[in-house]
Amino acid sequence: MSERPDESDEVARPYHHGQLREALISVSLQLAEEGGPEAISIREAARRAGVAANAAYRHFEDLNHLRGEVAARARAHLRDAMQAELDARPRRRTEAARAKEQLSAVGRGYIRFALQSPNLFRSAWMECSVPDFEPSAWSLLQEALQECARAGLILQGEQEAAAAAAWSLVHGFAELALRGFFGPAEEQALRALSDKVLALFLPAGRTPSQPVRRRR
Amino acid sequence: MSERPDESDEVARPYHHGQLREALISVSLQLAEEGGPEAISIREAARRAGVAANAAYRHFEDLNHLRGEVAARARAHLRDAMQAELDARPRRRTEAARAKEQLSAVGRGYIRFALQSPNLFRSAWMECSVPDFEPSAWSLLQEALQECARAGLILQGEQEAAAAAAWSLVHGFAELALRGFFGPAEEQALRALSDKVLALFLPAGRTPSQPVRRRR
DNA sequence: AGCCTCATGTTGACGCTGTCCACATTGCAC
DNA sequence: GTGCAATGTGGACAGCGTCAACATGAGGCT
Repeated sequence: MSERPDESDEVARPYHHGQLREALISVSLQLAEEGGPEAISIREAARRAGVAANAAYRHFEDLNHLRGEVAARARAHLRDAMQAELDARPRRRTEAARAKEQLSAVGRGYIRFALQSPNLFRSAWMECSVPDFEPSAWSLLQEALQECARAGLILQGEQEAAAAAAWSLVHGFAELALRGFFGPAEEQALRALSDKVLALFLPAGRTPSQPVRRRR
Repeated sequence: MSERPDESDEVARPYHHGQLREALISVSLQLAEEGGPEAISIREAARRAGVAANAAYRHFEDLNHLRGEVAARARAHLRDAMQAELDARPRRRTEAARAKEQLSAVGRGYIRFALQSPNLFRSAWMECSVPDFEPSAWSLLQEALQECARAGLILQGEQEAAAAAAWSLVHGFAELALRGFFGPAEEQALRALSDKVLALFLPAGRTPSQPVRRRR
């Protein structure tokens, strides 16, 4: 939560603070956590950092650039959550099952983070009009998809579309769930629903012995 | 575009305007169209409606409530776009093919609208903290899904999950595409990609003679 | 050492915003 | 016609992002 001490101490601030940029970002991240992305404010951040508002402009061109930094931090947290889910996933025997597990763990992590830290999640993808957007978190999903392709769960020609679909599905679910479109946010029910949704996505990769759904 | 004349005329405004609420909403919708959701402003809307800023407060409790109205309008436009795509869809012979076409038309309409009117699309789902959110546009998707279920394309137990997945996929794709995650916004390429993504979603409903993708 | 320069932080101001208050005007019901 | 409730106006306040001018201190140069 707090990496920097010397935030509430009244030991007579040093002349030049020394870590202002870092402090502003971390305080702004806190603001976002508490009140959502639009709670980020240069003046409030400076206030909490114990500094005049305009000092921020020595470190950020713009409010949008500060928001960009915050978004990057939030995305890093998202990535950590996904990685944690990856680390905790059950080990499978076959390559296909392993790949499928990897993909679904990534999706679970993504959605879980969105449900547990909605403000951070929203901040991760907030509009900040500074095209700083190396997707970072997406790379985990990308890797999982490559694993699936390697295991033959995804056809060659479908690879690009499958990637887009996976991103879309996971991101869309998170967004809609946060907005309450899948019923009032009962964490448990949403988790269950998300699992079913993720399971739907890779029917061809179902664990052996269970037939692929089919009609007609 | 413009339903109300008497906006630029200088014929000496009537004493009480008479249609202020409507005028404010439509002007705000225009603001959103031009500059995105966050361009909506009570003062600017009032200005364009030729009225003092505070007059707006006789018709909207709050900026957020105005934004809510705008969002509802935007969603109506979205629904129209989806309906248009539905009306223009090719007619199929079999019930299954028809249902699948219906579902994919709905998805196409949704994504097409997002790509063609990004600002309106964003406005349709913008945060406005007034839980006015009858999803309206979603009902078309819901109907299409029921049709699919009736045609046996969706198993009984999977219905809820399939609905969530369809919503998520379509919405997520629109969001990510607008953010430029699928490459710089070349309308054409994005359309093609979205078609592939949608096709991926209902593999069991593929047009006859084309085998369901499968491995292992 | 001493100076000078540049980075950093401060003060004050401007225009914009949402919103509240008190007041003016008007349409409508009686 | 009178009065009331609805509607529009004007002025004010606090908060915001941002700019320009100024102050302060750290570090390199001689």
